[in-house]
Amino acid sequence: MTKPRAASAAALAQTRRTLPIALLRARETVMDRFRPLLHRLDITEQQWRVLRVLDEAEAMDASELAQGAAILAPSLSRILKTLEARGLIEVRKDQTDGRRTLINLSPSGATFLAEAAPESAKIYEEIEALVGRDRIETLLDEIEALIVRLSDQK
Amino acid sequence: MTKPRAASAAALAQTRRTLPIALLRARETVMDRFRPLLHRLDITEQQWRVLRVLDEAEAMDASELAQGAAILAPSLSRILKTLEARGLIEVRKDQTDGRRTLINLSPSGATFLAEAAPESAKIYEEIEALVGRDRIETLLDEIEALIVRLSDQK
DNA sequence: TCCCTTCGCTTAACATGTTAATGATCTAAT
DNA sequence: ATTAGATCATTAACATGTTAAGCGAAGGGA
Repeated sequence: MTKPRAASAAALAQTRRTLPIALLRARETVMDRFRPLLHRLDITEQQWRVLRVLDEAEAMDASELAQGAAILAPSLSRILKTLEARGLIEVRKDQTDGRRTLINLSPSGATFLAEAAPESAKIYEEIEALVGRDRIETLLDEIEALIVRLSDQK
Repeated sequence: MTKPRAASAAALAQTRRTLPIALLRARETVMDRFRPLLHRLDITEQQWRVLRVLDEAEAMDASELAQGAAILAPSLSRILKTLEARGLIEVRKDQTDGRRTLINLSPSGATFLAEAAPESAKIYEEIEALVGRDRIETLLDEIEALIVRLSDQK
């Protein structure tokens, strides 16, 4: 990353103070800390989210999983194929409702997560140390309030 | 096949109380308000960011533009081709430094932005009305502080 | 000048984001 | 039981995200 030049300093000041770009930059900054780990694990950020959400539940259908991992259905369809081919998850049809797909973590997937969890936790602790836990909590509260107020009751 | 533990409810809540996902959800919630406009303009969110950054400067090279619009260089290369083919921007070589590409908004692009600006501003005002300007300012301040503390200045 | 390095940008390859359309299944009303 | 409508998931098509590699141009010594 090069330093912003004098010519663009004013321009950056304007666009940076908008919610979409600010939120995007913040996310990128945080994810930069996790990227080395994810790269070593040979897994994408989205695949990682899917596994973590699955670890918190018995079994979920694709809609719940998409909601929980903040991934759109078409993307999830592709991700599930990848993770199933890798043996990290198990996919089956719901016997009660033929439309639904039920997904759960495989034993191999659980092991994968268990082995990576300490490193992941350590990274998050580093972030907390740098930013401050109270500041993070405040930020999360503000974000939650934002989402609540903007969620469509249109 | 996970054991039903009493902490499962707390664990479920924990995933949502995480910076990467919270920031992602917040961004999606905000962008949902802009998406109808962008769709009517037949332009993507990233192309829109590029045009807006260009509107704030005389002319920029690709690196500055990528930094300003929070878009990676490879994506920007593709976007510039699209916008140039559409006549919204002008691209030329830097005579001083043959490596650099200089980009500026075309008259057509300026008109395009000028016509869309009122609607865009209106949407942002609606967001401010729903969330509260002071709350947005607080959020932007918190985000800026987060980015500053996490940016590794090595 | 030559050589080596760095820089700026582009290409390549694959994964995901996004919208629309499709297919299959369930639900409810007739 | 039949059918229209809704629901769940997938596929398609194109744009972008992400990392790595490639290419021409500029800069800095020896």
